[in-house]
Parts: sequence; C-alpha cells; structure tokens
Amino acid sequence: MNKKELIVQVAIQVFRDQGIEKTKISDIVKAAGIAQGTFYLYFPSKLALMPAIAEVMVEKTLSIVQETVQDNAPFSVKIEQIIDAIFLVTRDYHEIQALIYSGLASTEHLREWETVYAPFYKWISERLEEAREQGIIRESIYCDRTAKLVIGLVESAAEQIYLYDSEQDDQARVQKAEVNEFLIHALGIKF
Amino acid sequence: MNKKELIVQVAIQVFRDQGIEKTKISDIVKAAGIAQGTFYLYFPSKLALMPAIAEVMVEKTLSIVQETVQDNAPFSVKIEQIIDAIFLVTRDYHEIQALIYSGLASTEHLREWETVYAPFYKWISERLEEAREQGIIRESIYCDRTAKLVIGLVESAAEQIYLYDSEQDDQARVQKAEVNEFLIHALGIKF
Amino acid sequence: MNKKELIVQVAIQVFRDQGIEKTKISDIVKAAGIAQGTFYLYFPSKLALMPAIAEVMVEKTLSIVQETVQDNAPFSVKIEQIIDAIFLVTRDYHEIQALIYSGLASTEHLREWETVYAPFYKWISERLEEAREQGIIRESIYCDRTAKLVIGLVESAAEQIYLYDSEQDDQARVQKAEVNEFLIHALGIKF
Amino acid sequence: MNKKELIVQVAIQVFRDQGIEKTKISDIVKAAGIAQGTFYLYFPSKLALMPAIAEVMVEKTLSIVQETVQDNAPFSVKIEQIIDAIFLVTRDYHEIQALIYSGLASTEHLREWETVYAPFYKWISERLEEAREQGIIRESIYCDRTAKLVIGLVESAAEQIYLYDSEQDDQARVQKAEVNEFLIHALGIKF
DNA sequence: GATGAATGAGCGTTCATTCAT
DNA sequence: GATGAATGAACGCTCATTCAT
Repeated sequence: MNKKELIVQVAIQVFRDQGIEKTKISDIVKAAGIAQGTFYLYFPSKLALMPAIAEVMVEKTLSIVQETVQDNAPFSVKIEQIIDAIFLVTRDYHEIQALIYSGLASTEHLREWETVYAPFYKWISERLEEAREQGIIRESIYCDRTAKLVIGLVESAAEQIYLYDSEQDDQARVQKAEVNEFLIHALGIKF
Repeated sequence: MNKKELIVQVAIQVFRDQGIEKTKISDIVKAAGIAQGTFYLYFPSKLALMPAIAEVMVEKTLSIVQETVQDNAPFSVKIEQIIDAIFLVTRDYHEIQALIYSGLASTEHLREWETVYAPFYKWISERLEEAREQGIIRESIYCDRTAKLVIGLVESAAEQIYLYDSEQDDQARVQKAEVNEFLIHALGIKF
Repeated sequence: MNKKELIVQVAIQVFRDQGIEKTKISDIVKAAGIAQGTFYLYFPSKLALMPAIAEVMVEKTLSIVQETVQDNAPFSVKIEQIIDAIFLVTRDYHEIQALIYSGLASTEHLREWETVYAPFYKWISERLEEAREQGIIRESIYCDRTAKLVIGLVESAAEQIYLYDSEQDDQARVQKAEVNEFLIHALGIKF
Repeated sequence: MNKKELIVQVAIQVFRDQGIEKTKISDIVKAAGIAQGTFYLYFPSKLALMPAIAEVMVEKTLSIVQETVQDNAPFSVKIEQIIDAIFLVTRDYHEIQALIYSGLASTEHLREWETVYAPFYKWISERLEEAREQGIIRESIYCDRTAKLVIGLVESAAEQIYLYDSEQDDQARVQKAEVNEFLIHALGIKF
C-alpha cells in the first residue's frame, strides 16, 4: 500500500482524536504501524504534512458538497444543501479546518494552499455562474470573488457553532437558517 | 509600567515579528527586558497568555472600529467603515487573529474567549439594531446572529487577501467593494 | 564552581577514558554531574568544545614543558628535556592530540587553534633565539619557523610510538634518542 | 569496473568534497551510482572502509613521490623532490591524511594501517640507505627510524601550512625551503 | 549479485519551568 | 518582587544496517 497516503490518512485521524498540538510524530507512526524513520522518507517534518492534509481535506469537503447538492434542484435548494454540507464537514473536522485557515503551518507552504483550495472555489463559482445566466441571482455578482465570500461566510458561521463543541444540533439549525436567509438576500435569489 | 500589561503588549509584538510558533518565552522576556522567572510571577504558563492576548486584541479591534465609524454617518457608510477597519486590523494582525480563531490554544481557555469577543459582537449588533429600528435594513434580521455572520464574513474575506501577503492594496480594494455589495444585499440596506 | 571549565576538564577526562568518537554529550554531563541542558548554556554543540579543549591541552603541554626544562641547563640538555616532555604529554593524551591535529573539529574553529597554539610556538622560538644569540646553534636558523618544525617533528615522532599503545617505554627511549640526534644535527648544536 | 575499488575511489572523492565527518554512506553510494545495500556486499560496515582508503592513499602518495623523485638526481635534490611531493599530496588530501593519523577509526583497524604504511617508510629508508652507503649523509643514521622521522617532519610541516587553507603557495614555498635546510643539517648531507 | 524501501535504536537539542539568591 | 542559572523530560531527526524482492 502507498505509505505516503497512509501517513496522511492516519495523521488526519490522529489529529482529530487528540488534537494537533499534542500530536507527536511518534503518535502518527505508531497509529500507522510504521517505523519512525519511514515517516521521514515521505515528509521532511511534521509541518510538511500540512499541504497534503489540506489537499485531502479540500477533496473530502468538495466531494461531500458534490454528493449533497442535487444537480436538478432549484438554486435556492442548492444553497441550502451547500450550507448543510459545509456545516457537516466543519462539525467533523473543525480542528483541522482551523489549522488550515490559521497561518500556523508556517509561511513556506501557504502558496500551495491557494492551489489546493482552487477546485472548491471553482465548483462554487460555476454554480453561481449557472444561476446568474438563468437570471436567478442578481446580475451584478462577480462569481469568482463571490464564491470565496460565500465559502468564507458559511465556514466561519459553522466554526462559530462548532468551535467549542461538536454537539450543537439546535444551535446549528438556527445558524444555518440565518446563513441561508443572509445568502438569499446577498445573492438576490429570485424564487 | 505594570509588568503584566508589559508582557502582553510585548508578546503581541514579538508574535507579529517572528510568528507565534517560533516564539519562545525567552524571546518575550528578552524583548520585555525582564528576567525569565518574572514571567511566571504573572502567568502560570505560556498558554495562560492567550486569553490576555485575545482580550487586548479584541479591545484593539473594537477601538479601531469605533474610531473609524462615524456616529452620524448613514448606515451604508458605517458598513463601509466597518469593512475598512476590519481589513486594517486583519492586515496588521492576521497571524494573531488566526491564533484566536483556531482551536490552537488548548481547550481550557476557549470558554474565556467567548466572553472576550462578546463586546465586539455586541457593538455590531447594536448598530444593526439601530438600523433596523430606523427601517434602513430588512426587518427579518436577527441582529445578534447577523452581527456574528457579518464579522465572520468580513474577517474571512480579509484573511483571504492578507493570508499570503500584507501588501495587497489593490486586491484589498476590490475585495472590500465586493464585500460591501454583498452586505448591502444581505442586509437589505435601503438608500 | 565555574561550570564551563568543569565541562572542559571533564570532557578531556571522558575523551581519554572512552575515546572521542564514542563519547556522547550525555556521558560528559553525567560525569560532570550536571544536567543535559546545562551543557548547552556554555557550548552550542559537541564540536564547540574543541577549541576550549585545545586551549587547555596547549596550556597543559606548555606548562609540562616549562616545568621539565631547567632554565640553567645547557641548550643540548634543554632539547632532550623538551623531547621528554612532549613524549610524556603525547603518551597521556595522544588521542586528544590526534583530534586537535586532524581537521576533524570542522573548519569553523580551525582559525582559533592558530591563536591557541601560539604560546607554545612562541616559547620554543624564544629558546631557539637565546641559543642562536649565544652561538650555540647554527646562525642560518629562522627561529619562528624552526620552532614549528621542531614541535611538529617531535610530536609526530611521539605519535608514531604511542598511536597504538601507551606502554612503549623501550621503543620510546630509542625514538627519543633518534629524535635527539636528528635535532642536534638539524639545529647544528655545538657542544 | 570492480565495485569494491569503485566504492573506495568514490569515498575518497566524497570525503575530500564534503569532509569526512559529514559524509554518510548514502552520499557515497549516491556518488557511486549503486544501491545502498550494495555497499554492504563489499564492506561489513562504514569503518571497514578505512583500511582500504588508507591503502589507496599510501599507494597514491608513494607513487607521486616515486614519480617526482628522479633516480639519477643527487641525493640533496631527491630530498627537495620528496618534500615537494609530500607537500603536494598533503595539499590535496590533508583531511584524509588527518583521518589516517588520528586514532579516529576505531582501534580494531589501527594494526592494519601499520602494514599499509610500511611501503612508504621502506622506500624512503632505502633512499637513505643508498645515500649512507655512498657517504653522502652522516654515518650515525639509522635509516629505518630516520625515514619515519623525515616523513613525520615533512608531513607535519605541510599540514601546518595547509590545515587552514589549500591556497598557500607563498607560505608553502618558504616552509619547504626551511624544511629542506632543516633536513640538510639533520641528515648531515654533504655536497 | 543487486536493489532500495523500511527499520528503529540512539543521539542531539530544545525550552517551559523551577528555585536559591 | 525580581532574578537568571540550572534543570531534565520530551521530542525531532539521523543514518547505519537489514532483507524481501
């Protein structure tokens, strides 16, 4: 089996279980069932894991969003589904999300993250584009920039809920509704 | 000068200069011109610094916002000014903001942050309340929740710009305009 | 007690006992009865010990030579005494001498050694100068350069004997006699 | 090409380029273009390389000396040529020379080095013998022992020059002249 | 014979924390 | 209160060596 992927997958799991700060490389290799030195064959340091994790996380997020959003649903429903999906991912992985957003993982790898995040931005942007062409949202929207604002808004809203606790179903429901309302107006969605 | 305050002020400065991860307590005490042991007279551990820093940062942010926003300006202008102020703070302190938002500083102190952030949320909420009472924004808005969404939106938008580089004046201008447009619709501002 | 000196003294002892290559920093601190971290207060690395050791070794060598050589002895006897003294030091510290002579201790510290060795060269040079002024050795001698040759010759001769074994009294006696004869002619000593 | 020889040749080269201490086996095999494991088919450990390297170095030194010294030159010229040759080798390989002289490579292999160095001592000894039989040098000389002194003297003189810097042509010229003068008297060369 | 991914014991180094002064 | 030398547990990382292919 591919050891590099194994390390990344296991690292995500261990980070979720015991927190990022407290995770030692020795914890990761133990969980992965490999030798300490093997880690260093694939990653020069603990920090170097981060871009790979970010990539996996974005893939995971995007695929959950894509699974949740129904192609033939009306745009207003799609927005609700996008919100649902992002809240879902945030609930389960907020610690890792936080890491990715914080400038933590040292400046050297920041550049890579831009590319890593690109597919997610692009997908949302395309949905906005579709809606705009169909006249369902206001025309003045710049889809690329707005996609980033939407993702930023929903993720930050979800983080506000899940930062302290993953068990916040009621709070989450209210917050999602509020975000939905917020977005309906922000995007000028017509029904 | 009060040593406790001195330590917090110096710590923020050192964090900005050389990054949070790389900052050792010895760096802070050196910069503060005090002895290693003196630190522990005021803070039981390195982590105990964080709530104090968060408090100062929120005070700083709020006071910048308050200075920027003119009491007698129309609400739409106030929104622009709020955006300007948050972008300004984010540009100068995005690393520390990131720290505060990420779950980084061990869970024991998270609760305190909530209270620490409260004044900022409250102030924005009050401005929304005023506007709603004057019928300048849509009535369906829940001010408390929306205040958090607005702050989350603007901060995440600013972070997208400044994460990689603090010198992004052109990018920032475009992003600010987009956020403004976004908020005008989201809040249903009437002119 | 001065910890820096303690470390150097103990390090020399430990190096002699168990060899330089096999000596870990933990061995040194254990023998010195200090904590691991304390070592790093005084020396940034194992290599950084070397100039300090060299200094002590040269001081030791010079003081043994000075003690052995009688001020009022005839020059030819002084030469014998110098040979005796250098052989003595080499027997007891040949491993450390070897270290000092090899380029081992990484190029960064080489420059310092030149200064460190200077007093020894100088002292020998002065003895040659005296002898030359008294017409006891050939006039064509450049004392400074010749001092280095003499020390190099005698030390290398001693090392040839003690490299493999410190118990070589017979061999040493013959070698010393040969070196003495060699030097008598090289310096053109007159009786 | 014979892999064993290849490894030794490459190792010498890599040692010269990046220093002995910093050279890992992986560097050697990389430079040799062979696999990590292949090294261990020919040498049971890293230390086992040392005698082989010493052998090659002595062969190299001896052959350079033999090439430089002209059979039919007068003995005084031969001495100059020997000095030249040894300075040349020392300039190019002083780090490896240092390794060979220092007790570095664990004691188990020291014995072998004695035998390895023998041919060089023997060759010089034979030249002295010739000269002594022809009455060109003083009769009291023991050629075997003196050969070692001569080699030790010249090598240490060369090391004093090249230890810090390989580019020392002026210094080297003066030092060689001084050594020559020194030897002329030590050996009692008659013209 | 040749390979090179995998190993893991071992070591150097860091740095938050303590405490005698 | 203030100091800063001393501490030592903790961890990152290296690299000689192995072995299944």
